[in-house]
Amino acid sequence: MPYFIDVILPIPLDKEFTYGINKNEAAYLQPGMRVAVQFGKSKVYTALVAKVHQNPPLVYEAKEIEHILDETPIITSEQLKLWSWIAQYYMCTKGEVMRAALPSAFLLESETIILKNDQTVIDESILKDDEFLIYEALQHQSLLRIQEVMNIVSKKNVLPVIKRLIDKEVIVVQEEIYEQYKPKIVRYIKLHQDFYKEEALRSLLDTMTRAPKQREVLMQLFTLQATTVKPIKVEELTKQSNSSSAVIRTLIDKGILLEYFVQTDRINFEGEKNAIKELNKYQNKAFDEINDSFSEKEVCLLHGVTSSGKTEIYVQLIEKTIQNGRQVLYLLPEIALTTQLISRLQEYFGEKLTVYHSKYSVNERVEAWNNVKNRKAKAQIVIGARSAIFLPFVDLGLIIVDEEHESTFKQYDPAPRYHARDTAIVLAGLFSAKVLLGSATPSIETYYNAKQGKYGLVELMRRFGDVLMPEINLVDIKTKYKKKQMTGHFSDTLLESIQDSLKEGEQIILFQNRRGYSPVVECNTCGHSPQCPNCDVSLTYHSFRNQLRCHYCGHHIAMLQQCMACHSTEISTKGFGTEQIENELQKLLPDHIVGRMDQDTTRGKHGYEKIISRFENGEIDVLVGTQMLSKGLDFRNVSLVGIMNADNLLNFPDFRAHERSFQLMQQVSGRAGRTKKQGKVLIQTYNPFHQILQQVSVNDYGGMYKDQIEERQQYKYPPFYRIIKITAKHKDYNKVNDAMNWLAKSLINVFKDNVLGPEFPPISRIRNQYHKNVLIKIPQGQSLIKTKEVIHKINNSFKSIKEFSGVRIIINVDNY
DNA sequence: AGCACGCCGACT
DNA sequence: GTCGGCGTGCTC
Repeated sequence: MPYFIDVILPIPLDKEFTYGINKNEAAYLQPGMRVAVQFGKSKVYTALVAKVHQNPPLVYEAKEIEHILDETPIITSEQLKLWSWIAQYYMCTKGEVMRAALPSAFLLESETIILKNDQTVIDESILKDDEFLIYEALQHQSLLRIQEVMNIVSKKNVLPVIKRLIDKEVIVVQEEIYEQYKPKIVRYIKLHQDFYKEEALRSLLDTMTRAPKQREVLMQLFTLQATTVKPIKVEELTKQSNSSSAVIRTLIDKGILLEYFVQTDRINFEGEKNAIKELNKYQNKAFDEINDSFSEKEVCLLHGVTSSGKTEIYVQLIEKTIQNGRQVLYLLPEIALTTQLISRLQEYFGEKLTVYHSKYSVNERVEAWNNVKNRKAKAQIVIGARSAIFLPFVDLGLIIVDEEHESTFKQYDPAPRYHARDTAIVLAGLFSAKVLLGSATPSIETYYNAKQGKYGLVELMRRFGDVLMPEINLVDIKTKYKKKQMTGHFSDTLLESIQDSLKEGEQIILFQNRRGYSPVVECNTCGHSPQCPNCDVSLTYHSFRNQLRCHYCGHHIAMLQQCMACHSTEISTKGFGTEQIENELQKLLPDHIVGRMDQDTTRGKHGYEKIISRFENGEIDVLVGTQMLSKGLDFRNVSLVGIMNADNLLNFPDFRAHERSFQLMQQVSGRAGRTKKQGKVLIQTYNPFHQILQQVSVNDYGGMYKDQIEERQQYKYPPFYRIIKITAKHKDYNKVNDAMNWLAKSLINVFKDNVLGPEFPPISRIRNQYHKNVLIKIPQGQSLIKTKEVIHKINNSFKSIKEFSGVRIIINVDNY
């Protein structure tokens, strides 16, 4: 009886595919191993075995697999379960989950290579120009890649040319598969054992009087050996002796030195370790309460105000877990923004900590993956952004989700559109592990779950070292403008406070949630303002490059000298961003350094760290920035935080806008006064009586929660209703409109009033694609699985309608 | 997703 | 008349 496997392919197809295998392979293969399979006419993919069985497919002939890629499964059964849950819950395919979960080095893909056909003699006269170019190139090199062919004939569609050449038997093509992971090999050096004896060595050195360079290298090698017991890297020796690798090469060739190779890990911690800090009495109480809560509940929320020392509590919990020999996952919203926290944790846990995130090289990620899977000591604690939930944990004991409220935990694009916090809770369930959610401003959903008793709730309302919470004041800029007390975008109150702080030698943070110089440029004569040609937005003026840029598609043009419509030269700007604030303030404070931190200034690998360390070292007095400022930064010397304009946060058209504004302002405020002196926060607004601002100013999380939860209940939003957003996308406005109207109609048929829309979003076109949305609300008690089944069914009938073909449908479960 | 097949406009 | 645009359909 023949054997088969069902495999997952890393493509968005909602099916598993069946391939044939032989008896030996069947005995060898297990779920979680990779195999290479041919899929379609020519492409070879990495597929993951989901099931080994003996049920032949009924309606088609299964292809045989190409070959087996692993000796043992690289995916654990828990991971496969998690993948299934994600695919089911977030309504995507397992292939999409696979693509997101596996380090790209595991996903080898085939590449077409072009070879000369040695079997035939070619009559060059039958070749056309472009064909001849390729033919000629193959006379010089043995093989060509598609990319190279594109360069040779200088066009992108090269497949027809290649096809013609195959027909003329000039070339043949092959699919080349390659493993991307390369172990890191380090080259070491030592003296050849022949010269271990003193006299042999001496006579050797005597013969070398005519080769002073080589002699010098040897002497340096001895010095190095004397100072360290560790083996000596070639790299080290070259550097120490200031010689070239050629000299060392000669010594090796002469048999005086011996080289050898060792495979090493890329991830290594080298640094000092510190003892774990003792907790104060409030932290200790919280720590005990968390442990109590863990004895009955899987999840616990630690609600601790900014600077209350949550990290130390995490550290204690981590220590406890690893002492029991279990693994810990520490999730952070964005790894790049939290270098400070990572180095603190490294000081405590040193080599037991692995950092995992998307900016690591593919090789580093494979190593981290293998270390976690093999339960290596160095991967007992993994700290990472959302994708770290996909690591192959073996015995997970604890997951910490820090800054639990952060919306970056939700992946927006591409699928799987998962929420790492919620997925982490499912992951923990697979291991009976505990989850600690930590935040100074918990999300409404989480706080609700805690209040309902679904999660444990531990509160820590005192700042570490009894530092006072900052004093928060609202500045009414409407009256300030009337009374002419504004200088540019600064109220007199804010400016005076800035001056005071600077006099004291303290630092200041200014928050403006918009980058660039000004978001709109307008002609004074005709009112025309330049728009992005690809998106439905005005172009933002960036004075630094003197450009107009689109923040959605990156389109940019030089700043206009005159209006495009009426050629008037009187052009003004409307609204303001970080760049303008920076410029204005620098002019007002010529003796101080004003810095800026936003996407534009933190480009490059270390751009972010550079600005942070410049600020930390006091090279910058005032730091102007966007959202980025709110994320876990810990500056000792900041006494004043200014929020330039609170209103554009609050007026965002989203049911979470108020919650988010509260969180953001609270988090930014938390940057002030982290030492003994009480910090000060000034919030400029046109509407100082806004409920949220009032609540921010008195630090009233409870009040905010109470208001928001009432609104959510009244308007049927989470946590009372679950939501699924469906978006249709296409370059043709009418097509999207018709398609989405059809889809919405079918949905309304089933879900009635619980369908919101269809509606064009405020920015209805991005990158030349029109969008139209509907929102489905799912009341408590309505089966999620059945609801999703219905949506799938409607989506399938939608797909079979010819006139809507090409319209992309995006389903976003628990849309954020 | 890729990739092949097939049908229509704009160029030698 | 051909080249190449992308709409359509299928992949074990």
